[in-house]
Amino acid sequence: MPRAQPIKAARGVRDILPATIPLWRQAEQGAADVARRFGYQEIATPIIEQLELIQRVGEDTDAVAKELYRLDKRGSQELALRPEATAGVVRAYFEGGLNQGPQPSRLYLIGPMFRHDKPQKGRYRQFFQFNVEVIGGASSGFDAEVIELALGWLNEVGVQDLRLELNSIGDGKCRPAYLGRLTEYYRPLKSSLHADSQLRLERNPLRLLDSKVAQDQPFKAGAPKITDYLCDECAAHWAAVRRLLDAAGIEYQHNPYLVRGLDYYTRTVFEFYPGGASGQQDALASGGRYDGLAEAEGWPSTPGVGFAGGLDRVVELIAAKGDQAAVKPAADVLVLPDGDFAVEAAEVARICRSVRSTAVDYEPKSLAAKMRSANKLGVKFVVLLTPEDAARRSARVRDMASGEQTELEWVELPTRLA
RNA sequence: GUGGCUAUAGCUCAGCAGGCAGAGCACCAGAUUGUGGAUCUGGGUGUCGCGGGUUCAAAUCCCGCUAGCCACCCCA
Repeated sequence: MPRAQPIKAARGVRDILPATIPLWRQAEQGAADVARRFGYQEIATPIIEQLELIQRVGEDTDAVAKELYRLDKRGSQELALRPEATAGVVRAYFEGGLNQGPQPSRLYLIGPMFRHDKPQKGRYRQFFQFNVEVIGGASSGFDAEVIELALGWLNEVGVQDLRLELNSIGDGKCRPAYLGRLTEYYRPLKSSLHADSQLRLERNPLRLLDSKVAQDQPFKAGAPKITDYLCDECAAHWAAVRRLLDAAGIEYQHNPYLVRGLDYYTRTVFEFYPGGASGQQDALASGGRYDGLAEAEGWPSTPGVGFAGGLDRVVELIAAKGDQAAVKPAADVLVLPDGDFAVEAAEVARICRSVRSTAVDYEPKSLAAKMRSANKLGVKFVVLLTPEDAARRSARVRDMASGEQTELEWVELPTRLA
């Protein structure tokens, strides 16, 4: 009989094992702490949404067009796993009546997102994001605030060496004219562009700017920059955001090629990268303003700005720095019955648990073997039970650090172990 | 989605001009006189990722598949 293949994890997803849980806690706690410090409230939305919501807000993105996890249709609704959080948060903002409360709503969310991408380091099919959204606020102050919050989070969790890239992509008033100029510039060069970029020229010229294909690079420098074509309102907003960042002492680089491919994105866009790295899948956080999103979802036009931070990548950075917290033992106390009396051992453990975390070694191994594993577990105390001890409701407590061993009554255990 | 590299014990890996499956660590048992750490002794715990092919003979050569890593694309 051939043995069956063991069933492994699905492709591109991974387990977070006990040893790395502290790192995740650190990243999540840091996120929650900083968000609360800025006056943001936590929100949790479902990881499934109606397909239409997701498609409305991302039709032209790879995340939706190619990488979406669509669920089998059950009943009348078509559903999909969320590839990002903002669409759902904006939906919840209206459905939950947050639009009726004081404006803006400052919200944060921590949770898993799903994209059917090709797995690689720092890129997983289920990955975790820290999302921050300000909904119902149009002022430039909010743009600067979420940038400061993102930076605060990264610093809080120990990521110091960062590069912040910033740009403005205008709005529905000024962007069309700019796109016209951009297309005019690229049209004569079309045959020299990469095939994908030729397609972009027709469908989404803005994306020509963030093409990373080597073939397209020479033409970027001569391309018109959108920040030179902003309308008065967008120009004022752009200047205000930069002024606020300067005043906050936050350094940034203006990257005129930083864009978002979707129409509902407006004005501010930004991305945080780790300082030294030059890789491609290493954006730690990215965000921007999305004044057209609510409307795209069919709700009243409402401004918003926010960012998404990558927990997986931040955790990897923390881990790489190597300042790993000592792995805490699972239990402080281990009860070792020297013989077959699980009932008494369990009762002793119950008593010990009133003061310390306690586990029991029920396996029929030699006492030496049990002591070995007690040592490996790193427990502080071992409570030894011989058959005679069990009969007279006494036990021997051994302090593993000093090797000191004392015999006492079960009722005295809490005092001795406390 | 495209290309390259990789897959042998629990872990890290060696073995590859085809000829009995190995090391270190880990693990298990024992000794050190009743119960751990240090030391010593003994133990291999394996469908060589999966499926086919070539061959007297395949971990080793060929093909396919799957998974991981790296780069591209893209993104957190």
